[in-house]
This record gives sequence, structure tokens and C-alpha cells, in this order.
Amino acid sequence: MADYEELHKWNIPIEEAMKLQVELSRKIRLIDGIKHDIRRIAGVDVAFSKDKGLGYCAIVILDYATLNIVETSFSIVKVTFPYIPGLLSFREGPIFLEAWKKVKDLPDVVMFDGQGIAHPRGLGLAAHMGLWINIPSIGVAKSRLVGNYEEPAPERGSKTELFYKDKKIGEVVRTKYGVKPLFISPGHLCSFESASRLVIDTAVRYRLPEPTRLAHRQAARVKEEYLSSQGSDEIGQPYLNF
DNA sequence: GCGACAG
DNA sequence: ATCTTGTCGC
Repeated sequence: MADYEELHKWNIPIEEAMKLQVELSRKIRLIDGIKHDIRRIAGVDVAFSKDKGLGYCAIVILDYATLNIVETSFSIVKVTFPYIPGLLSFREGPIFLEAWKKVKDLPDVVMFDGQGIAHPRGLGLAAHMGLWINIPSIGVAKSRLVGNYEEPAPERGSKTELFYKDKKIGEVVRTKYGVKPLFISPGHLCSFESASRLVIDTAVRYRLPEPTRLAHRQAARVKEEYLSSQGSDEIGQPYLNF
């Protein structure tokens, strides 16, 4: 089972959470820890059900060469933190870690649906989680949180740099002709080059790269299956992680 | 004070 | 992100 080090508590005041992000961001390393021979690449996403107050996380691990799913893991956890721009990891992090515990074979790199270091305090979801699991991570966001940039050309593969306070924090990448670009930033143990390259290489047919796209679909399935098994009969409670 | 603001 | 009905297009 995948393990990780408890870096800190999750249910803390907003003020402390922001201070913690500043401290943790100093530990981020952009030295590429991604091997030349990537075998498995993972995608993570979390779905929510408003009334139930639950979060459903899905981790999908793909064989890098074929992009076939080789392993999946999920978790259903009570949500304890609100969505606050800049503090997304405090809402989704605990849910992701429960699913991570059940991963059998570690992937070489993990893609998250959110920012890596392209964050006000340099610690977006992907960067934060990368520190916890100590595995190369990449932030794949569908929209901008912070930073300035020029619109990339409409061709697939074109990209521009994302800057914040005179520093490069990520790249704006067009994964498909004419569609809205993605905001890619490295998390932990990853370079700008590897982050964008892996996203473009795995975004073979849709705007989103396969790891994140499939994780999104899987999270939606986990959610609907849980909700349907709730109103009808038994099964359900047994699946709850908390 | 005002506007921006991942999912 | 969620909720929610229909609609346009490949």
C-alpha cells in the first residue's frame, strides 16, 4: 500500500493554513525526479455531492506506453473544509490521501486537477500533495488562479509562459486545436519542461490529458454508484472511509 | 475599498 | 465544484 508522511494537521484555521503554505513551499524541488523511462502515470480528481457533504476521490493509474488503465483506487470522505480560492488542497487533500493509501503499485508521476506551484504562495494542490507523497507531481488546471500570460497560438502543442511577480510559475498549453488552453505548472520533483511535455503527450484526443480526464470520469462513477446504492438498499456505509 | 478568485 | 432541462452538433 502507498504510504506517506504526516506533514501537518488538516483541520486548521484559514490564517494558519495560509502561513503553512508559505513554509511548505520552501520544500518544493523543481529538480526533475521523473525518470526517462516512465512506466505508470496517475491522474487524480474529486467529485462532491452538496447535500451529502461528501467528497469522492478517484485515482486512475495508466500504463504510459498504451494509456490503458492498470489500477484504480477511490475514497469517499466527509468534507470538512470549504472551497476557498488558494486553499483547495485543504479541501481535497484529505480525501485524496485516503484513496492514496489503497494504491498498490506506485506510479512514476501524478497529475492533479488544479495548480502546482502556480499559486499565490507557491503551493497549489499538486505541489502540496507532491510533498506529502514524495512523488513527482504536475498541476493541470483548466483555468488561471494567478499570473499573467500571452494567449498561445491555436495549434495543438503551442504554449506560452505564465508569470507571477516577475517569476515564471507555469505554462499555458494548447492541447488541442482551437480549444481553451490548460494552465500547467510543476508540483514537486518536476520541471516545467517535463510537466508540459507529459500533458501534451497524454492529451491524445481531448482537451484534458488522459490521466486527469479518466480520473474525472471515475470519480463521477464512484459518486453516482454510492448515491444510488444509498436510496435503494444496503451497501453504501461500508464504503465510507470516515 | 474594489476586483479576482484552481475546484 | 454542484444543481438542473433542454439544445446544438459531430
